[in-house]
Amino acid sequence: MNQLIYGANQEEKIVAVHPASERTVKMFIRNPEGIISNEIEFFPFFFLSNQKYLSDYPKKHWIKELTGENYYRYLCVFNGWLDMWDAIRHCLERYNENAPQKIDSYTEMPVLRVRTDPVAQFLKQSGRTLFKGMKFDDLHRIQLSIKTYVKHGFKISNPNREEDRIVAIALSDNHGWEYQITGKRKSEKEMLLDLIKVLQEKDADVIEGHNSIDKHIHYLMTRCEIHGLEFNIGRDGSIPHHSEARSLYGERTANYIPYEIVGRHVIDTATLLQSYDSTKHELDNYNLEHAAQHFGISKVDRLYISPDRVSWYSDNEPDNLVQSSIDDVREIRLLSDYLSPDYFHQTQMLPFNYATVTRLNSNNKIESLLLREYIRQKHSIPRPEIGSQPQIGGSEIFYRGLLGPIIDLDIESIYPSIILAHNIVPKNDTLGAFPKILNGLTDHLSDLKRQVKIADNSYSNVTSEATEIGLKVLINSFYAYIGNSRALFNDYKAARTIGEARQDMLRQLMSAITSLNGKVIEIDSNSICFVPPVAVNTETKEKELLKNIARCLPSGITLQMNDRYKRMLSYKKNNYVLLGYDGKVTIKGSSLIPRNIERFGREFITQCISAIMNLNFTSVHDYYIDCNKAIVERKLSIQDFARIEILRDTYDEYTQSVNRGDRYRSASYEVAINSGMNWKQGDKISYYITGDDTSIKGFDQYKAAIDWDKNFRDENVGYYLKRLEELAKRFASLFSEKDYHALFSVDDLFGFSPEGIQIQTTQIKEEPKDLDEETEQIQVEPRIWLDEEI
DNA sequence: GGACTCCGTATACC
DNA sequence: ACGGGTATACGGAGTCC
Repeated sequence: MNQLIYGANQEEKIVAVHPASERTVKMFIRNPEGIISNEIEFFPFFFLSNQKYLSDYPKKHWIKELTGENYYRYLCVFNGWLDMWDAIRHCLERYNENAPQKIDSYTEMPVLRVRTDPVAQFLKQSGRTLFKGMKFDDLHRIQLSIKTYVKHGFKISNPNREEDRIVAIALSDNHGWEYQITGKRKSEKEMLLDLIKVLQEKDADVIEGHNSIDKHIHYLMTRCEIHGLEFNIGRDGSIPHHSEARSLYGERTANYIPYEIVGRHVIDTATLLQSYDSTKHELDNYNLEHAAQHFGISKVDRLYISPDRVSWYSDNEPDNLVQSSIDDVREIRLLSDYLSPDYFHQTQMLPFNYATVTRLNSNNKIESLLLREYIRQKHSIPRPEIGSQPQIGGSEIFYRGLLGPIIDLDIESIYPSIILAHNIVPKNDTLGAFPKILNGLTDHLSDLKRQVKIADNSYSNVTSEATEIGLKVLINSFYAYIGNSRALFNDYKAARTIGEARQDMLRQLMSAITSLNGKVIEIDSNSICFVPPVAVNTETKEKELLKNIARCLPSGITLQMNDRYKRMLSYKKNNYVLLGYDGKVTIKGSSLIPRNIERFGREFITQCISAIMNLNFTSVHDYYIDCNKAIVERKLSIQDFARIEILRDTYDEYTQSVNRGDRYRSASYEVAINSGMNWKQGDKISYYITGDDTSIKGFDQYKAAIDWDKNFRDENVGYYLKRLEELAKRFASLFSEKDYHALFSVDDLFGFSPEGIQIQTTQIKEEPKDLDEETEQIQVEPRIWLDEEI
């Protein structure tokens, strides 16, 4: 087993670790008889650049001088957690004695480096990790959903309000067990007693919920207190508590407060979903209904009850309320079945508790692996190099227009290949751990893929596709780590080397594509979109093509397809539309549909795009006519043409900064003031344009939407017609002038005919051709930039 | 008074 | 605690003609 990846300590079946006292942690270990707990001593520590900051520190401590020349040369070790905090304060005082600028917090103190998470410290210093020798299915996971009553007139249920209460609880687990506690006949106290009993008996390792599970635990705890009950569901009989690290963070307001339950883990599937989607960008929101539909795990005719409707269902249809909660936990389980194996798997490697791993970014994960190795070898660690990441190769667009079919090729994985091929080591990584860890992880990913292949391309109960994606994300982050200003082992020069090598590789890749008669449309930091040659017209042939392209590249680069599409409307950098083989139209970027657009405009553009993607020009023209008519004949409703903006500042903030000349007056605030609106920060204002001057002068022509009267319509028809023209202009670059005017005009004397109308493809930038030719061309004349318009 | 530019700010992408 | 840098758009004011 690779110790750099899994830690040096091979102890298996550790299910959870929690602080037990100032100087001990409790490990919960699964053995054939059940869970046993084990209290072990650990020593809080931090890194220090110079011993002098700890001079005269009265309590017992050890200072170990580390090998090597790196900045943090001393490992300071203490007898207990509070002693360590005392020492941190001691260092802070010492530091401030000579500091040009006094600082308040240890986090700003450059000479000291500490992670204030005792479990992470323990795991790092002992080389242990959780879940070794376990499969994902060995974890006993319970899903929990509660429904809460809201007093009439209020929107959010408040556990401290007398009238609010829990009215339904649903539970399930990964062994197929389901359980419901209804408030139909039971008092809330009886419900809670039942819940506590069940949770204790089931003795699960993980408690899962969707969306602010921590808030639910908080709710349950508060209600328990009110009823004089103890919510003692910890494996040691303790009640949930906030992590020590968090409470010491001070006033920083996090939007969630993670709860710790001793011996167990609290996992929020919405958090998992969010980080899953941070690379995929497939979901619009992270609520359970949307997620379940996205993954196709939603039951037909299943009833979703939003929090503000719970009271109604509780009063009128309590059985449906319970059924809905049961459906909730089923979906949470299925969602977790898919998303959690990734985190389970990473927890086997990383020196953190399971729940912590779900909240960490890639940088912290990578750094934890590096630090664990440096601690093991008792080697000094560097501080971050000052500077910023050199920027290399932004996005490029080569063609505008409608093109297809499309192959979307992953180019992120080029980074790790380059780091390994060039054996890039950050300059302060004296032990060379960085490439070794990266290598270990890529080997591990290959193993994983091999296993999946052997299992006939299906993911077993051990893993899921998300595991592979998660590991890939981590591997692809190694380049970002090197260029990160806060990374201890950062190295901008190395980052530049990698970036330049990647640019070379991309040039080779692009010329390989063009020399095989493909057409590169757009390239961004993550992917290349290109049209394969005509003969490549099936998925199998496309995959074959990728192999041929890879042959033109330096050894060992495998190309991976992100996705394939029927057509793509390339518009501007990072602004495009995709038509999938399932007919789904995806619009990306804010350039086609900008923010603040009126609803009629959004609908008009969306409809036009959809029609354009399907080459249905008659519909494009019809949409234009319809929209034009609706404006002229005053058929639109206020919601269609009103503009909505958020008032971010208070009245005083706005007027004062205008008076000071710090900012200009703006329509939204002027309307709010003129209409006598009494707003709070973050309130929305909806307004429209009145009068008959098509160009707006002053703020008199803005009017609040609530003052609009459908019997005395005064919206500015001329202005909104002009607005429609502006919106249509987005499509001007896609058509010839003649075609454009035929499509987007009402005066078609001879009737509209789609005959002959076509979308123009414009080359915006020259594609890289064969490498040798290209270098010659550059020597003869500089790269030609074609004008965007014809 | 239209067309243009400049600038601040907001948002979405990767 | 942690996604930050970049591309794009819009509104308002100033400037030119």
